[in-house]
Amino acid sequence: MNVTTFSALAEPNRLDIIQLLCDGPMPVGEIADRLELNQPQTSKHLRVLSDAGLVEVQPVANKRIYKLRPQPFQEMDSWLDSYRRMWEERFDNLDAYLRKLQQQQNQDR
Amino acid sequence: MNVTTFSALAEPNRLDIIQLLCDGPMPVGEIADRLELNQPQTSKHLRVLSDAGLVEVQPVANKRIYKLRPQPFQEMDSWLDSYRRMWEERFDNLDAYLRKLQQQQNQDR
DNA sequence: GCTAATTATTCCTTGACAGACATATTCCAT
DNA sequence: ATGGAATATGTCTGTCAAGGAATAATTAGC
Repeated sequence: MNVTTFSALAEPNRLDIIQLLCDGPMPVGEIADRLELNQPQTSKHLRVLSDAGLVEVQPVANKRIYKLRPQPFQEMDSWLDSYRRMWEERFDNLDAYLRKLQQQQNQDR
Repeated sequence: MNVTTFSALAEPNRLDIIQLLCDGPMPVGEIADRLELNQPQTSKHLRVLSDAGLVEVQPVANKRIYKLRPQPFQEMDSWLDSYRRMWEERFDNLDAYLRKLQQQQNQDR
């Protein structure tokens, strides 16, 4: 799992942009209007999101339409696989760790 | 979906800590050793992760054992639901947007 | 109670990033 | 080609967070 994905989402306005694009592709101006951001900020945030691979752009007329890219979300999904058993299985491994600790202490004598 | 979760994971060492704790609970010293971090940094990162609700601590003897908390991961999982159809369905809604744009231009005349 | 081990906190410095504003760039329409 | 709309980039400033080192706090064992 790549840190840049989380880093890109770790900003309120950028997370809002992602949520907004979840409904479908949208040009810069409309994103700025809906989120009440000024245009340069919006472009800069989109730049970060684009560099992180979360969105891609497609020019149409004199507009640039941004849309989500599935890949990072898929990666996040498979990354979560490692953690699913944490809540599917009921127990945590705390007692297992305590036993391991106990063994180490016994070895020290 | 909360930004603080992403913010906490948007740092390489913290992400490493999370991955490490995926194998089971662990005290501060062991985390620091395995990741080759010094102890204060480790404690500080754990503090951030704890404030974000990603980990919780449980004192055992003179050690403090940290372990993952399922909730934020579950939230992330359900948050991803909104994006699953993006890659399960094949098409993006770009053409839909273009039709909408076309309509608006027609209205302007 | 005292010492050592374990962990948390504080202070300081430095680097990165967001916001505001101005400006540049690109592209369509006429 | 020219004006205008849409978008991108540059610059500056303030803020916040990470790293390093020193120190404080907690706890176990004697």
